[in-house]
Amino acid sequence: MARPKQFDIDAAVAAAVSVFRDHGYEGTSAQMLVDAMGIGRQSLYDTFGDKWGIYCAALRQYCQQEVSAHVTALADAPRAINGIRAMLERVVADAAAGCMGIGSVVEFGCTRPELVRIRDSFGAVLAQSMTDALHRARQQGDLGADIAIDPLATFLLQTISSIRLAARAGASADHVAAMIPFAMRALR
Amino acid sequence: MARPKQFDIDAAVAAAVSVFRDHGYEGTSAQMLVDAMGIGRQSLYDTFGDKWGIYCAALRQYCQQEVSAHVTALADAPRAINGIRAMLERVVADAAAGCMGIGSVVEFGCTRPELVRIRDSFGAVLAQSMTDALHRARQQGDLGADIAIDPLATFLLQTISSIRLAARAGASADHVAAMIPFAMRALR
DNA sequence: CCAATTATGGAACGATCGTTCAATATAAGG
DNA sequence: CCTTATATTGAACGATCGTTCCATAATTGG
Repeated sequence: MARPKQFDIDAAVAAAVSVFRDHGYEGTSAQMLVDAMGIGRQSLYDTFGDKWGIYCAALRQYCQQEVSAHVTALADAPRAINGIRAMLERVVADAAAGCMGIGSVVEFGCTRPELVRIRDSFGAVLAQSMTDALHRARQQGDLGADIAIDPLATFLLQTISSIRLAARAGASADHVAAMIPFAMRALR
Repeated sequence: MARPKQFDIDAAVAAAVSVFRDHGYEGTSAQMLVDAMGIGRQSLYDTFGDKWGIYCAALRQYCQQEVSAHVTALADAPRAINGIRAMLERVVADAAAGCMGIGSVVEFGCTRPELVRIRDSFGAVLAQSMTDALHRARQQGDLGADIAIDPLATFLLQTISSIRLAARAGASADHVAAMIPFAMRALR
């Protein structure tokens, strides 16, 4: 019935992600998004409504990809404890780029229900995957008997944020990698 | 020779801090600062130069007070391990408000030398205070013999950021307080 | 081929951005 | 008291903000 879109929405959102993770929401202008996404301003507003809509779409895509990568690392290792370590090592490996999840938390806190909903839904998936891994670790004899799984899962996931924050603050890869043994020590 | 300032600069900067820690740099307008600081726009620009000057002054005051509070907690306890715990508990206690240090890291990374200089100089003081505490802990028999002090100091200081980030993301005080035992476990 | 519908690109909107100008008020030194 | 210098106040600056209007191009169903 009508002309189809000439651009790939996912690719455009991916471009928006790379801008937002570097400059945050307020630090990103509509012009920056137009330039980065390579589409016309009107197409942008027709597709996403407004700048906030682009931000939410970007956060969704970012969380989706990030959680998926974490879950893969956690689930792929036969030995769960190795999966956890692999997850943390991956975070160290690409900690150079800013994290949009942390960015949205720092910039908006819990003041925007829409953001809270996005973060919490993906966070629940990730937390479930982590507790699964810890249960497997327990079965495999890699988890101290006196350690509660839920708080430990929280602690390990927060370590991800820790690593990314340190890297954003200028810490070298070696420096942040040195945090992994301390996190892993919490399992013993 | 001339008319003295009618406002307290430190108090004005403190007001700026409370705005910046909630809204970040880009999310804060000059009008918001005028309203919060309770001084005229021109006085503001005469005193601080521009918005960036206010931000730097605010970050300096914030880091100063925050580091001072941490160092006090660390140094006051006769048993160093208790000082470390006290430091973390204080962070949990007022984690509701945003952290301007984290805010500046997330918003600007290492792209602004002036910010890096401020953060690093205060960070060095804090790190020194923490390594001192760990040396005392070792003397007092509270630190595992096989643990290197420098990486552990880094890890414990990053735990502060972890706690604040989790709180900003909506975690309850109980929830974040549950992280403290895991951090303290790293000493054993 | 025509009609209908949507995408696209450019110009422009009012609002707000950070910043400055000009005028007045207020203080201290001679 | 008078001069000088700074603080204060309010209006205004050009630039950029996010957003929309408008005209045109392009594509599909009938």
